[in-house]
Amino acid sequence: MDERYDPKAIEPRWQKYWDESGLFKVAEDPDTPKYYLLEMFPYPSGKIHMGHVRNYTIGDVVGRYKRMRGFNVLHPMGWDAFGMPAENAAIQNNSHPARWTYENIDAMRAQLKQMGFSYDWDREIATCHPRYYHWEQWLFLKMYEKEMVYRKESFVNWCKTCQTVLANEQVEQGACWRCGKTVRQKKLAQWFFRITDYADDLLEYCDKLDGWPEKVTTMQKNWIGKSFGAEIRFPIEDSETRISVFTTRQDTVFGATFMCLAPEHPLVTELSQSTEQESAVAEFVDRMALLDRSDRAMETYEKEGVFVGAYCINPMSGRRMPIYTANFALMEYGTGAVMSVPAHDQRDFDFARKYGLEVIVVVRPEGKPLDGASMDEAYTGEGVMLNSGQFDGMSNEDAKEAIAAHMDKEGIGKKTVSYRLRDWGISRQRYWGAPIPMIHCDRCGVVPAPESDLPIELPEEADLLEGGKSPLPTLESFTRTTCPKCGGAEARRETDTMDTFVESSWYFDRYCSPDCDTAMFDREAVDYWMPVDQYIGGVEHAILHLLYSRYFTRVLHDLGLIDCKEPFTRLLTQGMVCKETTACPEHGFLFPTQVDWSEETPNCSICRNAVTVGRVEKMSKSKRNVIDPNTLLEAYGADTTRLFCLFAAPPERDLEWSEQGVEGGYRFLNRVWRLALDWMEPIQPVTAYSGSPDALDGNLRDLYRKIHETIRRVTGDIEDRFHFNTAISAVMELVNAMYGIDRSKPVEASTAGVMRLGLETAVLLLSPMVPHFSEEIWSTLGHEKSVLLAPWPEYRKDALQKEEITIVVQVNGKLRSRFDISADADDDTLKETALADERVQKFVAGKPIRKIIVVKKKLVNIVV
RNA sequence: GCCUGGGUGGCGGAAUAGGUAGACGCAAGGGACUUAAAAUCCCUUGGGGCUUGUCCCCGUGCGAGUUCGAUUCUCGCCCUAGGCACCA
Repeated sequence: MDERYDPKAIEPRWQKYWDESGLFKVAEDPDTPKYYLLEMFPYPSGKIHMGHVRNYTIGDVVGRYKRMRGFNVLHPMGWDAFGMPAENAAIQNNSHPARWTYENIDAMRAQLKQMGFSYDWDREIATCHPRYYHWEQWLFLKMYEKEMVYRKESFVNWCKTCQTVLANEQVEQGACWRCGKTVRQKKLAQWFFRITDYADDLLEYCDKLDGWPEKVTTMQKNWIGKSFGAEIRFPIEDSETRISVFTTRQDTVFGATFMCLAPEHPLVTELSQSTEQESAVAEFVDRMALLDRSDRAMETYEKEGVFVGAYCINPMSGRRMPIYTANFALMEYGTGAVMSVPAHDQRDFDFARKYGLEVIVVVRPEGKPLDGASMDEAYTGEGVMLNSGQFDGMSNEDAKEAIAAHMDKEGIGKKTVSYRLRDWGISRQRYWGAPIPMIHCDRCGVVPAPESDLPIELPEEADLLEGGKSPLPTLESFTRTTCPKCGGAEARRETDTMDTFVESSWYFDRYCSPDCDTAMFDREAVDYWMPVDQYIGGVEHAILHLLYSRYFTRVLHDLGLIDCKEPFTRLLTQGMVCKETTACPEHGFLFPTQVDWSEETPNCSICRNAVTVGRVEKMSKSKRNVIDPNTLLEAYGADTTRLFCLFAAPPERDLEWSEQGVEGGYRFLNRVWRLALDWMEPIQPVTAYSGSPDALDGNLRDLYRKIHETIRRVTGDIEDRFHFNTAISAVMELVNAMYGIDRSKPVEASTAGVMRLGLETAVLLLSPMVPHFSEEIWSTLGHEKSVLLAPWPEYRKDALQKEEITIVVQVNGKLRSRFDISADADDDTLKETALADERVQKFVAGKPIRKIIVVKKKLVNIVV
């Protein structure tokens, strides 16, 4: 231990020690309780950012803490390595995505090591490696066998910029989640995973995930979007065909006066054929297909439609209903057809008024009349049925049941449910992904590749094309194969690759046995480690990745490959790392270095205009408010960087960047360092005091209590809540208390013993958060083994006890006085002492005492 | 519109089963050390009032309520962040 705290000198040394001693390498051990700790693995973009630093620091504290508590901790790290940035960068640099990716991985691994994270690096995986995606392809074949995956021609979300299909989950407000450009509909043959088969199960278990933030489970529930209603079939006039609709308001079926079909609905063209509406319909359908998805999705978007030239019959009322195709009917939801009840649905109402369609009221609010001709908005509330034949007079809630039962009996319709969740389209027309192991044969159609061909490797020699178009379809060495079924000469490999979210849906299983080359994973290993006990990552994955992973775990479970059904027992979603933005009216967002802060009003160093200091926002390149963790590492070292992330805010909240905050953390570590140096000489020969508190007195007794109180607080903060900020502040208090012990006098043995205990305790409690720093002091204190191998400290109950405690006195609930009294004084003594207090007397004097409330060891409240 | 969080000093944030609001840190101010600065150490710091006291009044987004007592529980509002959204 040097005179000066120098992170640059000590950090590499301990990192080397951890590496060489293999402290973080783990194996299955049935005799030790396991703890599988996982943070969301990064995309190898090139260098780590503050979000990673925060995420992995939180995880590392938990991992080191659990290890000290005696758990067998699995804490792996790897790379979500397929994806488009690699392709784009490769095109730009005239390089190859694989090279770019592996170089980035090397750079980022080095950075993570510099942070001192406790990973078992032997288990590192990269999803772009054939050894990994081999088993993804294998699983695809298993799923194909069980009909969990299928191919279908359908309208898909197409991003022109990225030249690929997007899943519904990847479309945000009508735009591509990655590039932000408008997404259009395109008809393509795609591979789908039947996630909707699991909709109910995924939904049901949302309420059983006690260790998940409610926020996330509600988001998933909303995404699955289960609605209860009925399916009703409307016969088409002069036809055998019937139109099926889904509705949640079957009670209003008598009020249905027209029908709306989505423009993509197959019946639209069929029904309009050779009617005088044909051309008008065709024109409308074409126009809709070209529209931006975002525009069409706007609620405020003008409702419009075209009569298709045919009618259907309301099976309940017998009414003849014109059939329209309308822009507000969505092919993706329900059956793509809407029975329109203008009196009780606002959209239908708007549409009916626009095209002069009839409005019939069938539910009336209690005690009020309602007239279809004169009403100016739809009535969507509850009420009494009318104009509904035998159901008149019922409450509409009762009618929902009654009408559904009636329709069921008559074969008109039945109760059913509908989901918002769609099947997961996984085909991507990109190069840098796992090839889908299927073969197209002219004779046999689509045929699965034989298992013995796996892995179907991505050809490395491919030249990437400008614009991002996949080179695979033109690469004959890849596409040409023979049909495994008929053996014919001509067959082509599928050239689509899988969505990268497929890789991240099972990587946590692979970590259990990353080197297994005979199966996806070793059964024993996966059964020992899974499920993940604690998962940590950003909320931005609340739906996408977390829902897919839950789905995949169910698939693996149902294929008999794994025991558990839910992958993540506890989930922590950490907040974002934010910083204020600065913008110049002329030059837009500025880097902090482009701002001259020395003047009274900060100004732009380019044009001297005053800059506006904007809102605190998530660090992002476009806002130019990012702090590179490297600069922190350079200036302060890993421990200060970690400490800042932990101290500035509790993990689930957003963290605001503060230069002074970092400085403060560094100052604290220096303070502890100096304390240790100052006392090292007297405490080195003694052992930590472990006797009874009764043998101590005065300051020493107080410090002894403080030490044990700190153990209690820190342990509770970490164990129950992951509130590292309060854990750190508790240790700060302890350190402050130790500074209160006089060092100038010759040090007595008892003082040295308690000081040693205090110092060792502070170091142990801090060790998960600032590991290098702690190891350094710990070893100087004479310990030969790593601080990680020391058991987590336990507090003594008898040390916490106080002989004298402070009792607060309130009069009518207001604080008026306080006094110190023996801790075991009884209620009557407390009352008497409180009443005798002269400050209390001022407020009580002369007034009748109504009641006295005594709270043990805390307060006395006198009510007058 | 619907669903989730969150509103506490100049700032980040404490208050774990309704019981001393503002722990800890930052910033600010004062002092000590120093020729000086940095670093360090000590003190003050929610607002207001005066009779400077272990004083009084106000204070946790706003308005009610429950309670001896509410940052904490209930109801109604306002603001804010995030998610979903023409979902039939």
